[in-house]
Amino acid sequence: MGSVSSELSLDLTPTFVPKTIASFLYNLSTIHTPSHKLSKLHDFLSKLEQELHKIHAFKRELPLSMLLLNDAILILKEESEKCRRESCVPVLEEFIPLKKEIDHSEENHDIDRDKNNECCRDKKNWMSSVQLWNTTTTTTNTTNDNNINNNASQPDHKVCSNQNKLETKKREEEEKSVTIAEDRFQSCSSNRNGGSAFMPFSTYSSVPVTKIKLAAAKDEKDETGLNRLCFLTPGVKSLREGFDSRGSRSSSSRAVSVSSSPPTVQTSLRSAPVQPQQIARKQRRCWSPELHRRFVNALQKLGGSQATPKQIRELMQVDGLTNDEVKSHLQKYRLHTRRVPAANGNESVVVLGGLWMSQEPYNGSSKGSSSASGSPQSPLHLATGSRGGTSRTEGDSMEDDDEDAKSESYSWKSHIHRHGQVGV
DNA sequence: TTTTGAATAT
DNA sequence: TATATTCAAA
Repeated sequence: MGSVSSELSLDLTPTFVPKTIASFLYNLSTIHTPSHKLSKLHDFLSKLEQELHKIHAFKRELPLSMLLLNDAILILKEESEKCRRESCVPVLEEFIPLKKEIDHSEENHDIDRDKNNECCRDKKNWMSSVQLWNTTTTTTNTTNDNNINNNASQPDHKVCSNQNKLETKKREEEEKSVTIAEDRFQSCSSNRNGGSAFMPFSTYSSVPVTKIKLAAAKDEKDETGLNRLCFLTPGVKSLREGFDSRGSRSSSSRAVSVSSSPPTVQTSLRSAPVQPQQIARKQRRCWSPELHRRFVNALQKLGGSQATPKQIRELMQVDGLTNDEVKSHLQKYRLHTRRVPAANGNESVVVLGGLWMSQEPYNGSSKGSSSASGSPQSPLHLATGSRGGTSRTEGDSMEDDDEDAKSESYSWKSHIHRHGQVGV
């Protein structure tokens, strides 16, 4: 509290701020009282130094500002030294912190270190407000998106940032080994934002909520989900538990997720405040022709569109493929296959079945497929007699033959096209 | 509780 | 457009 008020008083003090150092010096020269002169000088000097402290953390982003400030400080210090020599007023010593004396005898870059000693508290206070956005630049969430599978390096950053924050806090209270803290702070910050000083706050919590939900729901089938869980910060973890305990996706769960977003004042320290609803999306599953071929194959075996995503997935035996992905693809598939019927009425049946028609008499509508219900296995012996018995996996050599024969039909577009053309 | 299909979002 | 996510229902 006290510190704040003092800070405020510093900031609010109505003081003369010259446009340039030159003008300041000129004004100074008009003052004939040495003590007055000196006090003015030091007043301005201290302001400059404060400024320097403030931007010190950003010295990488504001190198020129640093340069200018250092320059100005140097000049003023010289001036002040000159002034002091002229006046030789010992009284002033009382007002001038000893540090200054030492300062001006030393080199410019040493200023920083001294400053750290004397004002680290102030700086940290100031920085604490900056950290709101500065530290949150920590994890580059985008990369998280990109490589969901191997994001080993990610958590490091995060841990680092958290640690850093905690450490900063500690230091703030204990005021010890300042320089070390400073180094750390700098190195971390430089690591973090590696160039871009200010990044969106939203990147802070890199833990995608949906992932969590997914992992929870999926019973850790998903290893990526598992990995993710390991790296959760406690706070977020507890959030996850909230999800877990609920399980269902009913509106209540939503409510919880929303309620977590408003910042809790008590824990306003650091991480808690913002839970960005912005969540990392799952990496897009690319349905390569091969994948689609398997999909269609599975669909065949299951007797067409009556097949459920789960069945299809199991039949496809593709590593890492999820039900959701299959479901999504199936949805698209159905959409495509259903689009034609509108064009040519009952022919749709033929067109629809086109995929399987060659092997199987298929009369029902795609959905109803009354025949299919009775004969999910019929396509098996027809399409791939040998395969039906052995329940072969994908490596089949004969599959290639099949593939060649009906490669066209694996693309719904093509087979639709073929029949559709005739119909229209 | 899990799975599904449709709707919606990205 | 293609895929992901959400939602409600089975």
